[in-house]
Amino acid sequence: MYRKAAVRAAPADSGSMSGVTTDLDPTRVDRGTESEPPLSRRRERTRERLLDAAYGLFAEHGINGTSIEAVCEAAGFTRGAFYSNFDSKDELFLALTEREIRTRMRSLEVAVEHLPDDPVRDGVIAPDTIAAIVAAVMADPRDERRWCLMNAELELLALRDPQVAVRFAEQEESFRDELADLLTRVLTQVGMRFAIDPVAATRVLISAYTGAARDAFLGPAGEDAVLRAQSTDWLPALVGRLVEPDPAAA
Amino acid sequence: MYRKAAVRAAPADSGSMSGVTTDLDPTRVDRGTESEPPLSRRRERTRERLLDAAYGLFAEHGINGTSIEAVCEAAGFTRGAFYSNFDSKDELFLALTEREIRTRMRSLEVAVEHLPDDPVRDGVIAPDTIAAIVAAVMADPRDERRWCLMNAELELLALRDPQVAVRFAEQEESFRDELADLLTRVLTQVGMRFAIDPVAATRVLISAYTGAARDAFLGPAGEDAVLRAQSTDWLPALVGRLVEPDPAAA
DNA sequence: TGTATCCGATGCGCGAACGTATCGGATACA
DNA sequence: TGTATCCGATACGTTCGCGCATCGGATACA
Repeated sequence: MYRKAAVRAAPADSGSMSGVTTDLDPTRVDRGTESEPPLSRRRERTRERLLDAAYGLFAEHGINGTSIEAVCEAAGFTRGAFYSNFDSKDELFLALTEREIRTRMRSLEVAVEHLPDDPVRDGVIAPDTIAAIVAAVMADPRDERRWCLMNAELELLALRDPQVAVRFAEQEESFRDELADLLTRVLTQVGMRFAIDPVAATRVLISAYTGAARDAFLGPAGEDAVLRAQSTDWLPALVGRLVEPDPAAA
Repeated sequence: MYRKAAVRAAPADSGSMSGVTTDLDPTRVDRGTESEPPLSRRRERTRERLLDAAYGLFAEHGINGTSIEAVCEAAGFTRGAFYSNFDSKDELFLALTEREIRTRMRSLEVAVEHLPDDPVRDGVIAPDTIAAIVAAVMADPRDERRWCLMNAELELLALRDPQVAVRFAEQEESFRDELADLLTRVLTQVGMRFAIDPVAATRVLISAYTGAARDAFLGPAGEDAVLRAQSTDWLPALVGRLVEPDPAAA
């Protein structure tokens, strides 16, 4: 259990550090209705730094291939800091993926709000638009390769551990549903609709995009953009087959 | 280097290594034009047993999560046997995946030869037929869950190591091409064709099937069949969108 | 059946990583 | 300014897995 009640053996020093005044308490990160005691500033920053470091290392070497010590070193801490903040490597990983997925979901919500402002009027261009949206939403703006690896790692973990499987499945489902909504809305705006169940179609698109991204990253690094462009090339064609004119359109 | 030239600390015997008169010549598994010295019977069986054991363990706990010792124990050997047969865990894993992929390819070839005997005459039924073929070919007849996990593990490895990436990409490509051929042939028989590039369409189908299988295995074990059936449900619909009547058909 | 030659078993030392128990400095509040 | 509290650093002992060097039993041929 991290954050154990500090039962200390009262040292003799008592050196008082006038220190740099406040930094902590008043600025508690009050998280509305979070159950656990709110984290102090300091604490939250070290957590963040540990998570950042873990992101790179987990992506590059896998969960099992990364030692806790390596994470701490990369973050500029020692193991003591880690065990003070997390119970185990697994918990660290889950916290990390949750943070990343939250980011992803937020970008999707942003897309929902902002994209409809640009109504595409030509039905023919719809497939490319849809493909572009899928690509834009799926792609981690900052670091797609890492995201791809982390996701694969998470999938693997979920496939083995029923506990994380349910969480993973829920996340995927809500993401998928939201994306399906967005795409349906965009299609409606251009007088089209999915020719099959929208969620199923979204599922297909996600699978296709993910697979294409993976293939792209299998090639030599550096040509990522090029390869991905090529691989992504056939996505519009696929979208073209998944949509059809909406008879209910004006 | 496994199989090192037995440079034993030349004991007092000084028995002149009478040339390398080979020990198990007659039973050599002569593999036509394989480069390396053919393996003896005994050796090949222990290799096989090690691979079998590794299959289960790698699938369940991952490559990094599995110790060489665990593999040896599961196979009924000790580490000595392992190091006599393989250089490293990675090499073991690659040998394993190659064996499995060879199996998969063989089943695909069998499908190529045997399926055309059953010409489906009704065009409407084609989608289900295609979906069934995809499912039949993709599925490991014996142990689909394990295959799913192993494949994910292999992907991850390929994403990180350019060396295995090229091998992986080649394997995937040849598999995909062959499957595309098969599907195209079947479609032709029923007077249909892919509406988009056949290879692209096959790519989509593989992605979709793989994704569906993964989702199925995320649910509680035991209901595999049920869940998979549900998940697979929308595959025919997808196929229906990917094919169209062939104008060149009689 | 004898025997040279593999092949896998066994034993050992080493290093990495883990988890805990404890310490010292920094922080917030009186 | 004094002081209680928290947080991260440090220092252990332990366990695990690795890889090598060596040995004994099995195997195929003469």
